[in-house]
Parts: sequence; structure tokens; C-alpha cells
Amino acid sequence: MKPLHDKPERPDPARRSLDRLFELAEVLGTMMQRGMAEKGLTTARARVLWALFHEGPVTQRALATQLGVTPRNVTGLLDALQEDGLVCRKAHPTDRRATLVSLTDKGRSATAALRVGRDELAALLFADVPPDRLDTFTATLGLVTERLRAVGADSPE
Amino acid sequence: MKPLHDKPERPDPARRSLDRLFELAEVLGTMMQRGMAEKGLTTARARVLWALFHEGPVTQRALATQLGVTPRNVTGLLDALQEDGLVCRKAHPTDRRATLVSLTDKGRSATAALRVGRDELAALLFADVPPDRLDTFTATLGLVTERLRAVGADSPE
DNA sequence: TATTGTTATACTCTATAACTATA
DNA sequence: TATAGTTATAGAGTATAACAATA
Repeated sequence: MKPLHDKPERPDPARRSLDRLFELAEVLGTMMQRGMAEKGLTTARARVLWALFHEGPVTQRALATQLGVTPRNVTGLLDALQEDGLVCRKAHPTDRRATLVSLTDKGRSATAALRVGRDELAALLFADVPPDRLDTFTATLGLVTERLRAVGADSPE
Repeated sequence: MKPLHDKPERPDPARRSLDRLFELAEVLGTMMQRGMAEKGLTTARARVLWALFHEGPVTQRALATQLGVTPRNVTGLLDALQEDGLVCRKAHPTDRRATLVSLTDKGRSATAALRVGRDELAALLFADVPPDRLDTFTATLGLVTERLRAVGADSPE
């Protein structure tokens, strides 16, 4: 497309940006996985804790919908978390088929610790970035996420 | 910390940015997973193809090191890719213990298609972003990735 | 003795399908 | 009849450990 003598290594800016984004996502994922493994957690289980932390007691069905996984999957994740004493199941007050899941004190502490760890990481990562540049960065992240969701919604499953 | 009457919902800018980054990483991961599933691939297998596309024929050992997984894991991934006719194993010319892995023509086409798909996505996502803002975004991604790697290197496994 | 790739085994996440108890 | 959660089964990714062939 472009003359070869003009910086042949320079790829398209959009491609470059998305490639960097993938790279960051991968490094970030690996790092978080390692950090959670030290706390005896996995990504999937942490997602459950996170959901319960923000949504309060919910049925397993609701949890499955929110996490985008099957009810069967939720059963397994909760079994593991319950064995570790992080969540507890209670009978639903009116619907005897359903189960209400909530965090135990231990589960709440563990989730709060995740939050703290994430904040510390954020402080480290963005220490050097000037406030206005950080704002632009955050806004662009939001814009791209929105756009990505729109693209995904186009191909309906 | 701050007076409550001052936008109580406004979190720390760094936290907000990292949270958005996690959100984007999750959406992006889900989307790519879905896209690759349509092509009969998984994330792990695509990573193998990607590595072979860029590194040329390598031993399984080198592949394991580069991907950050165990040699056993590589064996399984290659078995699957070979069954689909995407990679081939050849005897190493000088070391009779080792195996050289490379992409087949079909594998090369499939990987090139991934590249094209990614470029199309990039064009869609960043269509609205002005060039200078995109540059800043990309640079910040790079900076954060670097910083993240430095943090990870601190805790040496 | 060290290294390459494999077999053996196990754990986690994920899915579908069939089943039970309730609604 | 439909829904909530479970059992049963399966497949993918990952890991460790033991082993064979080769260096």
C-alpha cells in the first residue's frame, strides 16, 4: 500500500492499538491468576465472589445468568466455595425450589482483600500517568468497550 | 476521605481506569473466544498457531517456554492441531530427541485469517477515535504493560 | 547426568442432557 | 407445564510425576 522506503515496519495504528490491548489483557490475566492462586482462588470463583459482593444474596439461577454460565457450572463453583467457607446457601423464603446464596464473613473479607489488592495495583500502574492523560485513557477504554459490545450484539449468538 | 457531599459515587481515577481495563479484557476475551469457536479453534490452540506463525519451525520445548505452559500441555495442543491438519511435526535434523513443529498451508491460511479478522475488528473499534487520541491510548497501553511486567518480575514466581 | 517428548493421573472450568422437587 | 437445582457424562486446558530415547 505504502512505499516500502517509508518505515516498512510501521503497522496500521488501529492494528497496533488492538495488538497492544491483547498483549495487556494477556499479561493482566496471567498476573491476576497468579495473584489469586496465592489466595487459593481461581478466576471463575473470584467472579462468583465479586458478583455476590455487589449483588447481595441471589438465587443460583440469577447468578448463572449474570455470570453467563450454565446453572450446573454455578453448582460446582459454589460447592468449592462453600467447602472453603466463603459462601453459604440458605433456603429461599417463599420458593422452596430455589436457593439463596450469600457471602460468609470470611467470603466478604476475602473479596474486600481482592478489592484492596486491585487498588494497590492500580496505584502502581498509573502512578506515572498524568491525570488528564489518565482521564483520556479511561474514557477511551469505555468507548472501546461500548463499541465492542455493540459489535458483539450484531451477531446474535 | 473526601467530604460526602462531593460526588460520593466518584471513585479514585486509577481504580476506575483499572476496573474499566478489566471489564474490557473480559468482554474482549469472551468475544474472541466466540469468534474462534466458529472457526473450530480455542484460545490455547490459537496461541500455538500465532507463535508458529511468527517464530517459524520450533521445537516443542521452545514452544512450551514461549507459551508459558508445560511440555505436556504442548503435546496435547499439538495433537489436536495436527488432527485438524493445521500443524505438522518433523524430525529435528541433528537432535533425534527433538521434534520440529511448523504450520501446514492450511494452518498458515487459518492464522492469516485470524490476523485479518483482528484488523477488521480494530478498524471497527477505533473508527471514531481521533489519531492523536489513539496514539496516546496506544502509548499508555504500552506503558501500563511494561509497568505490569515490572511488577510481576518483582515477585519471582 | 541432563534433556526431549511422552504416558499416567488428577484437578478446574465448561457444556448438554436427564432427573427431582417444587411452582 | 415450566422452573430451580442436581446427578451423570464429556471435553478442553492445565499441572506434576514417572519413563523412554537420546544427548
